Amino acid sequence: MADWDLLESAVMPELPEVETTRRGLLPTVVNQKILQVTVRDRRLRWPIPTSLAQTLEKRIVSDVLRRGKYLLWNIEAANSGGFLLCHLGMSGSLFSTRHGAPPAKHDHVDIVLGNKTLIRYHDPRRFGAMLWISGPKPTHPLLTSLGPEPLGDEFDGAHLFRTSRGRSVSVKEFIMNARIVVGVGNIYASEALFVAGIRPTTAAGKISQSRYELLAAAIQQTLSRAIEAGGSSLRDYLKVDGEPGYFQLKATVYDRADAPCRVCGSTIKMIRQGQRSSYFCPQCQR
DNA sequence: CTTTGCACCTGTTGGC
DNA sequence: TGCCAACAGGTGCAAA
Repeated sequence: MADWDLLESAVMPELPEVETTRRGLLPTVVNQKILQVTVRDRRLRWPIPTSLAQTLEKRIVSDVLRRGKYLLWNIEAANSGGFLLCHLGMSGSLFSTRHGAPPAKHDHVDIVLGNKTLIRYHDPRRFGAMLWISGPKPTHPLLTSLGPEPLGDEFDGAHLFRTSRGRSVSVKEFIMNARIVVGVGNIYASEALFVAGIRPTTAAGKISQSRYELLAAAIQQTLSRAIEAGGSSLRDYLKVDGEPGYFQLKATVYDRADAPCRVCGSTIKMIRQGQRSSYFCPQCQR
């Protein structure tokens, strides 16, 4: 069994989970032919195109890319290839299983490969997406206005400073805006703001460049550590039956309302921002 | 243009 | 035990 079979339990994806899924997928799917695609339920965020199965079948997967939380399977074809765009939404997962394994509830899509593995898409809430992009480059309306990758060269404190001038929105909602930077979800937004010592309610436009340098570094550190933890927890999981699949490092503030701050002992506060929960330490974050 | 709140959907949790 | 409201890690969209 490959380590990444255990991704079945890695639901509720933020960027580190999507990247870990991509890395798990790569050795299993690259250079494999897609033999058969079965769609049991098309009703995702947008309907899965009725032609998707036929489009994919008999074609070769040449690569799997990631843009933000979108996975892009590069599909070869003699005439014109394209990309299978996958988003895991709030509850989606992609995992490999034995060819012929009976589908469970919410197992919406199966992709059978030439090496006899079965890649299965599972998504109880159906907020995810599975769409086809035709052509040599992954261009799609959903991808056009996305901001830079947080772990790429174009993202830094100067970018956050520049794009935030004159904006009154809170810094927490600002960094969760995919037009500003992709891949910062609700957990890592709270965690990164704690690391940077910035209160989530501060107006984005009132934060100095030097504090944004700290925040950009905190975002990168938080996400890359979680990606590293993803790889290791998959191995650890082999030994821990029944452990929850979410492999995030122990949260410093997220979901710790009323608990003591691990740094100063103050009581962690929970507030609502944009219909989402935010957590912060009123002592460490000013 | 920005900001705000709703919408999509199922499953789990906590209070009564 | 049951019931019901609130909430869950995402993000496009419409309205203001």
